[in-house]
Amino acid sequence: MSSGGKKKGPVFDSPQQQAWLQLWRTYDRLKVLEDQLFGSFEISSQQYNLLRLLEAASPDALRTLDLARRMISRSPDITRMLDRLESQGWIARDRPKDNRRTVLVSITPAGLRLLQKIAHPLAECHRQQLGHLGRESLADLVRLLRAAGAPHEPEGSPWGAPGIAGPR
Amino acid sequence: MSSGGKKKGPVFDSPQQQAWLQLWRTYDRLKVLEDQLFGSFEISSQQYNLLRLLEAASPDALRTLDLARRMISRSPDITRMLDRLESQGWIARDRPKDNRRTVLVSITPAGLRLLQKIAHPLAECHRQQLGHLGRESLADLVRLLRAAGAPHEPEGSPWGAPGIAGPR
DNA sequence: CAAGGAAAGTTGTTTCAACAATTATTCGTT
DNA sequence: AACGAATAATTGTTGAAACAACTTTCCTTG
Repeated sequence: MSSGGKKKGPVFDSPQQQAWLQLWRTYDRLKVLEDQLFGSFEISSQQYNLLRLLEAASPDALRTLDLARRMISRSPDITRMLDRLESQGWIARDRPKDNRRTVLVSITPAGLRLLQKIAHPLAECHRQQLGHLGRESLADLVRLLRAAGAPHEPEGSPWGAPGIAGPR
Repeated sequence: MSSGGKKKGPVFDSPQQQAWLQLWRTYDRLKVLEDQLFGSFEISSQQYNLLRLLEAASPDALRTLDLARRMISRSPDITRMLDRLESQGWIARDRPKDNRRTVLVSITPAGLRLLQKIAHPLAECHRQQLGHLGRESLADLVRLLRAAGAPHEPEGSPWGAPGIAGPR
């Protein structure tokens, strides 16, 4: 018999498992907040991520698969995701005549306005998510997360550990 | 013009946003590995989590919504998830005569055997996910993640910061 | 310049997640 | 014991994720 505590939390198989489950859990809790926010704009966090990438590239366009590669979360269903965004008017697609294989995606003025509308509420959401952590803790967290994911990032990914992919 | 570095990574709006996006990214990278593993057993990580909870409770059964509450990731579709697990024979449901409102869920012997089959490959997967981090880094990571999620955990959650919910 | 092969997207299909609305059962109060 | 409120679970519906198979276009190379 143990010492008599009534509420026993989860018991972990290994420190690695514990870290992974805590990561999963924390991700899920914070995601709830984002989902609520984006839901009020009839958009998903994935879609927002995509629009931000297009905004950063704007006024240039990005090819579909380049876009998919840059997304935070992998997106094998990129085509239909673009379908939805296009039908809502946030993005435009263009199949250039000189290379009919690729599709160039760009954000529309309406899409840019949408991002502006979201900007402030989203900043507030981020404060609600993690505003209770000090700058130092946030930096530590980022550093540890980068170290955790680094071996699983492709060669020059900006998400990998610094020093591996930095400009030399 | 900037100082001439060619590859500019993502630019963040705030440290909170950076931490959140890094968390999201790291979660996604690590999840890929788990998904592969569980996929080879024709199960999802959510389903595995559920089976582990039932294993821990075994030989007792858990009520459906209690089960849903204990899951790492919220699961509003618990009913159909149980449908699937039941049709595969991993769990059993019982509607007791003395309280026909609740449904008691328990893991079957076949379910327990499945967990045994998964145990070793999964431990290997966890090593692949995070085995490159030392014990200290793992502990730091867990501590920071707990702190990050703590305000968003319900009262006595075992995932919240220690000291808030610990046995007194 | 023609054939094979690689690259870029699309489509088909199945499964899963989210949210709301609904049913079924129990509990509390009179 | 009957009514309304609360609780527990299911169902309906829509939208999105995962994976594979398939088309179209371009590139290479003999």
